[in-house]
Amino acid sequence: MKGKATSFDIAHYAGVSQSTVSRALRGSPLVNEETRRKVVEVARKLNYKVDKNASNLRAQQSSTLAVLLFEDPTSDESQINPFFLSMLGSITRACAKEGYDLLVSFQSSSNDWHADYAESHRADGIILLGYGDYIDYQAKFARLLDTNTKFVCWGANVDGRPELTVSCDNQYGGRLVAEHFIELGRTDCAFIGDASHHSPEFSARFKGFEQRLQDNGKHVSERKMATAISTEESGYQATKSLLANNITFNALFGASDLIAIGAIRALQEAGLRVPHDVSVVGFDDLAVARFCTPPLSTVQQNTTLAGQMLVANLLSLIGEQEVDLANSILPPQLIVRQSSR
Amino acid sequence: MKGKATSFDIAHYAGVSQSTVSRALRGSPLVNEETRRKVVEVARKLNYKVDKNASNLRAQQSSTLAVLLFEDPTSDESQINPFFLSMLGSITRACAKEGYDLLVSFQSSSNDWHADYAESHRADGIILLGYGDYIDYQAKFARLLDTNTKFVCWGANVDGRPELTVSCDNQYGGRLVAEHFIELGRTDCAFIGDASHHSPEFSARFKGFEQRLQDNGKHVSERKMATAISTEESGYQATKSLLANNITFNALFGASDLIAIGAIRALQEAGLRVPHDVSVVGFDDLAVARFCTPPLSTVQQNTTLAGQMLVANLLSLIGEQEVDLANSILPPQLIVRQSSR
DNA sequence: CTGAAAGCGCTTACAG
DNA sequence: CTGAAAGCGCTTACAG
Repeated sequence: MKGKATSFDIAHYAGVSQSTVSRALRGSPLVNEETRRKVVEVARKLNYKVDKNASNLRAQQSSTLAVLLFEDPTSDESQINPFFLSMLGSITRACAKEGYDLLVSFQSSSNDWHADYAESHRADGIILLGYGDYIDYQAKFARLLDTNTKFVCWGANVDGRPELTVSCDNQYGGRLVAEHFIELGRTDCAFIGDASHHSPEFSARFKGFEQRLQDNGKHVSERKMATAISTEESGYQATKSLLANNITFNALFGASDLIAIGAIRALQEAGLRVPHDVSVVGFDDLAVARFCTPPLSTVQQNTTLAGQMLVANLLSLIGEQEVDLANSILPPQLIVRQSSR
Repeated sequence: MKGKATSFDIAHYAGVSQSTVSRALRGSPLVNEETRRKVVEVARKLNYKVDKNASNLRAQQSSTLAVLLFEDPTSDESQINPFFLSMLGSITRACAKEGYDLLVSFQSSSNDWHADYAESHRADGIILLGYGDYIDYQAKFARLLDTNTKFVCWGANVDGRPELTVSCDNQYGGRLVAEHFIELGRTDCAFIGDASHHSPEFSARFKGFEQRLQDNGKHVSERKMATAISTEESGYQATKSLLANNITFNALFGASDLIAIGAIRALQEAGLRVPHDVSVVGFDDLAVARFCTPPLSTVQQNTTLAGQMLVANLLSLIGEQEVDLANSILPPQLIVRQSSR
């Protein structure tokens, strides 16, 4: 036999028809147990593997999901936010468990937008990940909905379609941070992030934070807020600009760990001690958080669970089944380390 | 039109044959420029996308690569070594640039070994990544070679097939660390890692380290070596065991950054100051290295270049072309931070 | 339970 | 430069 074995080769050697080979290998209940055993053995001997291109073409499905990782266009190319890498890990695992393959793609600019993973039948559905600009997202969502592509999205809401989103309860996470600062007696707070509608996750975190402070008769002065994207450098610069304007505060909430880490660097360079002069809390609980100086207090998002929910919900969507909405908003958890007290 | 448009639909509306549509869309030089324009326009209007399953089946190739990430079975499931995540990022980018899709899979146990990505025509070639056990690897290599699967491997050599490997010059990296310690006057060295043939990368690092010390009339006493896999916890435990036996040293080389970070924790817990009492150097230059306490000196591997070379070499293999051997061993670079002096 | 046959949507000789 | 036709390797009605 030259080249790879086909189902016809197996049929030949097993003394059955090609249709029976196909049924036997796919576990059809129609096939006699004896026959199946024979087929499976021949297949193993000839090292036969079903050609996925052929079966996918015929069955009109791909048993493949695609994950698109949007990178903030303003962040530098080389460093992907570890948070999403961690999500990627758990998504990969969840896919494997469900028998799906996973295509991965980074979307750095808007022009190489790969909605066509689905349209070209390479994937049955798409998972969207990233701290992108929310406004940009809406156009992409429209395109996906338009082509009837199955997709789920991390973090950002699709108008009127809650079943398409899995997210952390960002607002509750923000409340936890405020509560922590209140307990510490540190209510002169700064916020570094982007509380605008461009970043729905960051602004939800801010909203919860601000609300909890207001419950306590406090609030974040607009002067003590600085915009940053989710990078160490951006957090550093934003904090520096605050300090350069002689803005003072005794607590700082970074909308992500990378931002908080950059903020700590800016504070320390300015001669301020963390947590003695300023308590700092981040958001994400990256692996680095434990190893910072000082170790960073933060709000942990459960990426394992998040990945599992994204995959589970996407498969529900593909299978036209009910999505588990109740578990699609994941509760975050405050982790107190040495950067706040 | 119901469902997705096919090339026949495009042919119909463009007033040409289906073969011409296929040629036009694939950029065949055979087709008239005028005709092509017409076809392309109709295709765009109908939102037509070539069905990858069909074209792959027919053309007998998939324009897809697969990356298999082997995890050390002894490491805990949730945390993937950030070094490989970073490699994954650069591989993804390199694939996209070459017009290939990327399938990703984590191989945690030996039984879900996905060599069949290639056999089932889902991928044209495979990239192997991970700090696995070298002995285990050999069996996998044999299987891949046996089925004539195209693959490249990071780090581990395939006997007599240098074209299948891309790696960092680990031995040279080890030399750099020894040289650094010698310059600091710290030659009472400990090594934490696995210098056995189970971990060819770690043992190459050790070999270069030891050689350079010997050039200087020194060496690493076997008592001052402790075995560890590439996790923080393992580095911590290994270092603790050394200290528990009252082994002393004034410099420590961790075979990876995670190991070195764990070692620092063990040293600090034992009341030793880094770098005052012990200089510590790691290997990899993870993103965390900069944020450690103290910031970790390390040997940087260029993951961007590594990913590019892996993809480039694999494509050469697939295209039956000469592999660029000269650039397949990447020079590492010593990064001195505060953990050594 | 099994087989013969159609067909998924393309690419690519072959003939003009 | 273009078209008619074969065929990639499967899955799945259809008939028995």
